[in-house]
Amino acid sequence: MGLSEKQVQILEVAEKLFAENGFDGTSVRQISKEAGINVAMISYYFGSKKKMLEALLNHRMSDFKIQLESILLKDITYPEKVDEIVAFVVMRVHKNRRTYKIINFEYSKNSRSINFEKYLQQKDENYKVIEAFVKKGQKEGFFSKKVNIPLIVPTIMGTYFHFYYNKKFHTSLHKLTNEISLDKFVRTTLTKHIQQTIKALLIYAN
Amino acid sequence: MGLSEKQVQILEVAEKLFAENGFDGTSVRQISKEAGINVAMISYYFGSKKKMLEALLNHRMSDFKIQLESILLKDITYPEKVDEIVAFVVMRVHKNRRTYKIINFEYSKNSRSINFEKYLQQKDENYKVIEAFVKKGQKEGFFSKKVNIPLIVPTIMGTYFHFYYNKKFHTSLHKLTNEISLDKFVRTTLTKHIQQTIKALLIYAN
DNA sequence: CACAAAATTAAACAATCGTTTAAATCAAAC
DNA sequence: GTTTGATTTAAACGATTGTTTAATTTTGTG
Repeated sequence: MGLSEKQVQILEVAEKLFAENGFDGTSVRQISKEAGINVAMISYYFGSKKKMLEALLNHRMSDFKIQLESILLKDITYPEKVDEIVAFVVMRVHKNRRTYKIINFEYSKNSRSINFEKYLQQKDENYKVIEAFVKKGQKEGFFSKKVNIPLIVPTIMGTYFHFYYNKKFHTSLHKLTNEISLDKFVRTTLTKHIQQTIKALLIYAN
Repeated sequence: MGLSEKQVQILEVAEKLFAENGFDGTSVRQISKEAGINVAMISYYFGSKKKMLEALLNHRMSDFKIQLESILLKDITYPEKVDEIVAFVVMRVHKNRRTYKIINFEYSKNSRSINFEKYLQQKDENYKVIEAFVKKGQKEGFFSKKVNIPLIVPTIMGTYFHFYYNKKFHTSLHKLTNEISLDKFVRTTLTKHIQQTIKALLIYAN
């Protein structure tokens, strides 16, 4: 699974184009042109277009070690832990938004036989950490017991992505001009909104 | 903009295939085959593949009259109104999930020149109704003033879609087998989760 | 039935798709 | 300098893409 520098550089171009135009909307010739290589190099390096996508997914998912657990070990209050977890998840999906966008679309298909094992494994690990955290908080009386735990992460990530997919709409609503102010908006306003939401849900759900 | 029965039937096939395989992942020959018509009929009826998508979007968005306002006029408490609004929005996006999926992917592109006017107009109308409702509730002291109003709808719709896009993951987690139990899950469990979330946020946000 | 308009068809169009081939270039080892 | 293997190239492959053409069938009207 070791990727050469050149392969990583090609994958970054592919990631950008796949996220922008979709997997089917991107041709291998586009990728090769933008990456400054010959078309045949894609088959040479990855085998096929499909296998190139799988290489990208595995490459991006492999960085995702569970830093969550280190947050949970900190000596801070439960609301503070929620804040840190939300901020961590939001920044992580924001950083890898392009790959997640590709996953969202390809994984929701029935047909295509792309290998999503790494993605699902990571999803499973993350869920289990969150579940343990919430149940502990419930047992200690800090969190409401009426919360649907498996739907907490979808609310965090879903809010981010629905904002991201309608970015053009929201940038005009919030008067965000360039990419930098969008980054800042995510880091501050959007993160804060999700933190408020999840804290209110966990503590006051009825 | 009046569509014949045959045109509507073709659009329904196209909607299903576009949502399943993407716009670029679906060929006009697939659509024509599944709809039992000749390929040339698509150009004949709609002009082009792209214009067919636009016809679909306009067709689906035109049903979306603002039933929200009738909810707001009811003589019920604020939390009850939130419940009804959430249930209404969730059922609406669930019913039109295929079209929304296509929109999410196509609208988030920079390149393609598809007309999203009807979608954006509807989005704008809905936002203004929600905004007025929340501000009224804030003025009357029922809702927290620390809520980011433009991000409420993304939380509602985002939670639904992140669940929907990872449907395969969640159906195994919740042990949902067929399409019917998924429908039921959306109508009951998922709706309830989002209602809890939005109520907690609006009332207790800090 | 006759006529005109609408609907439908098979076939062809050029363009593009992902992939393969075989030759050419490069780099490293001896 | 020669050899060996990896890298890179241009060209070609057949298949499929969206769209158009021109002929045919169907439909409705007088």
